[in-house]
Amino acid sequence: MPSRRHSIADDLRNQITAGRLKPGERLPSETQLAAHYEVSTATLRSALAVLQGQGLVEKIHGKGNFVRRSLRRITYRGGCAAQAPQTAPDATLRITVRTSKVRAWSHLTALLQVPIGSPLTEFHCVSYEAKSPHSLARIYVPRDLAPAAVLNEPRPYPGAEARFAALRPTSAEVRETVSARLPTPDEASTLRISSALAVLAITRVTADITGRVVEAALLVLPGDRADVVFTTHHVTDEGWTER
Amino acid sequence: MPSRRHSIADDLRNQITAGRLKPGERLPSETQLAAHYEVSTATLRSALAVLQGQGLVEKIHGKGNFVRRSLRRITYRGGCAAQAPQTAPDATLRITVRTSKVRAWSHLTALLQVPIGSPLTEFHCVSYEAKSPHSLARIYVPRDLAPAAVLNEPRPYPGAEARFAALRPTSAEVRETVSARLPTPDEASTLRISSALAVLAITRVTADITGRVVEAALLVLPGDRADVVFTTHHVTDEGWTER
DNA sequence: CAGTGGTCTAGACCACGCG
DNA sequence: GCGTGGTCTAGACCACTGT
Repeated sequence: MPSRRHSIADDLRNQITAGRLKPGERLPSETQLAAHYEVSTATLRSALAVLQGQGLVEKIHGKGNFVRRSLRRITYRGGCAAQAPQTAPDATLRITVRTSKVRAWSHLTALLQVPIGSPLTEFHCVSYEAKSPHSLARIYVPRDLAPAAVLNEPRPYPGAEARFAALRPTSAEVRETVSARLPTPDEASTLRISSALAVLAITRVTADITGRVVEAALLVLPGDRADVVFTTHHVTDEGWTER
Repeated sequence: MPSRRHSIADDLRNQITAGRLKPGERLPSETQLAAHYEVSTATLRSALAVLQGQGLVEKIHGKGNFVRRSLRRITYRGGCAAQAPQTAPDATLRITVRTSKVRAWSHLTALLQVPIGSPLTEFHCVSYEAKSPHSLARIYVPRDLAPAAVLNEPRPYPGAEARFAALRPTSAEVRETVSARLPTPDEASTLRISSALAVLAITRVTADITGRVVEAALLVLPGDRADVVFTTHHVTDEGWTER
């Protein structure tokens, strides 16, 4: 026996996919929907939570629940292998970059392999696709590695794929760690997602040929509509190191 | 002003990290905790949901809430680049494999680039770390590519890193797509996670040198304790193709 | 069976967005 | 100010786990 919230979620989902509720449209208020389905508001809200988790509905406090406009998924291409910029043109993408000087603290010291208190440059990037928040990136570079020319450059970040590697031909190794976690309250409000909706968090550490870490990037993508893609090409006559 | 559920979650988290609540230990019942914090059971449950999302607490219906035993994170290494097997020895890992013959349907036909109804071999793998579910994999191979010798092999899968590539030196390209989503009810019960906790879903498609897809793997890792790591090495004197 | 978590109710009051 | 969602209450009843 399906639970009440799931039957309601299924019904609303059908209405969305069938087009009876159109992208961008506002759903009836939670009170109205609760009355319509003859459930309490708490139950109805839990049904909407299911749809939020699937990226079909966006809640905006004080305004209502909306059918998500862009069903297009965000694709982050990892690996930095010889890679053309994003195949789909993201001309509509707008980026804000805030640059600040910070000091290395806690886990940043481990990522960048620098002492506590080392001077860093922080790039705080938020991208928008038609006013809708799209992704968030915090990029840290040891300050002695960030010339002014690069400082004022719009930073590369997922989605606007002017790869950082192209600017820094010395980079030799990129390690990207992907995990899912709940957003911080900060991230939730920046990306306009529920704080109960997981984000895809990518930690990207770039080292140069000497092994020195030249960049650490903390990327956050909304988990309901983001994919991370890695393509690996194998040289077939290459031997495999076992153990 | 922090919400009640977050203060409670913070308090319990402190008790766990401080060791006053030990790994594997059962927390007081939700009724008792609600009485202790002087909140309703609903509020207390939402506080526990925060801790579940952070992988600190595991709920078991009919038994209670438990401090998660293994704080060790699951690491899936992607890329299949010349890679040593998992650095940390996973000797305690137990795998169950169920093999069955299926027919390609819906999105599997797209992944494997085969017609609808093509004969496939499905490997349904679940790994356990000391009775605790660890990861889940469903691997599909076109049946004409799965010789009997490979069929009876314990399958490679995230965590038990006998890489598939080692068995199939003809594979030339691996594309791995990582996303976060809510688990199906099926996956939630198999991995013993809340159906509200996101999973890391990895779709891995392996092609041989001719471009033929030889394997599609759908991997599911519990989002509260899994990381996906990709390491990319660049040949420094290699040119970057721009566009 | 008793005890646990899972679902749900019918409210109350607070915080946000907009006119 | 009004309507929206956000948080919370004090219960009820159901489903699962063990004895």
